Amino acid sequence: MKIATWNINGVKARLETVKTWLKEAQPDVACLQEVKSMTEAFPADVFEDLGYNVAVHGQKSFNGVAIFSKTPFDEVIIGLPGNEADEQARYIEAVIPGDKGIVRVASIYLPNGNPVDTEKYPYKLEWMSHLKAHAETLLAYEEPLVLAGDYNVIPEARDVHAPSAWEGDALYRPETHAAFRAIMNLGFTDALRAVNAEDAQYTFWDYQAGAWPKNNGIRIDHMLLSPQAADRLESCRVMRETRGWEKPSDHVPVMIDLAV
DNA sequence: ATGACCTGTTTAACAGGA
Repeated sequence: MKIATWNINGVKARLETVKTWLKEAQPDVACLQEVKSMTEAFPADVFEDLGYNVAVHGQKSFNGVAIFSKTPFDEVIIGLPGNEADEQARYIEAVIPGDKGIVRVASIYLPNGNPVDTEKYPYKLEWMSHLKAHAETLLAYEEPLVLAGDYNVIPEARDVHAPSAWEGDALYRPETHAAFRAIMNLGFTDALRAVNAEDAQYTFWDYQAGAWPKNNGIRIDHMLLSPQAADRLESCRVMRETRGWEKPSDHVPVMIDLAV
């Protein structure tokens, strides 16, 4: 089963780009972030026409996450359990049947956290703490589990073009790294790093200042695998070529193949 | 060149992103 994650930066602006990608890459499951659409306004029919079942957790203007699946969902959970007071649409989870059993998949849009001297940074750390608590619950199910999304976390120096330029940034601060490691240390595998140890495996390039032609990127889109998913991992690829397409998102998809 | 963008919104400048 091919499972992908992609921050599309607006479903309306990216309609043709996402359709092209779905037709070419043929993911069985696609986790999208920053759809920037209310649930009711989401163009689900466009993707249903391509053979997908569509689950959306949207809001007006900003944020918003979705999961597409070729197979009907067994279950959909809207919002991060245990964080019901959160007004921002940043989490959706679904259980999807595969050939050999189910897989549980979440589409996550973790807060950016900048500027760090505002309430945005504690909000990010608090959100990560809620995610950790829920991840711990899910790991106890001992299922193939994929926590996919835009984490807004640069894990290591090899994941950023100019580490010194990111010191103090919410994506790269020690507190951010500590919170991310606390989640990883529950027992997750970073799918990309399970198959590729090279540096510069970027998933985001700013639209500004020629970041893409200069390859000034960062790796912030991740697929975290439970042990039962990691044991079934067959491949993981960053779909870098999509950043060169017409009307690109500033992020590119990451796609895994799981034997489920 | 210390330059350079993109999206959504109460369609004219903002806010937000990373």
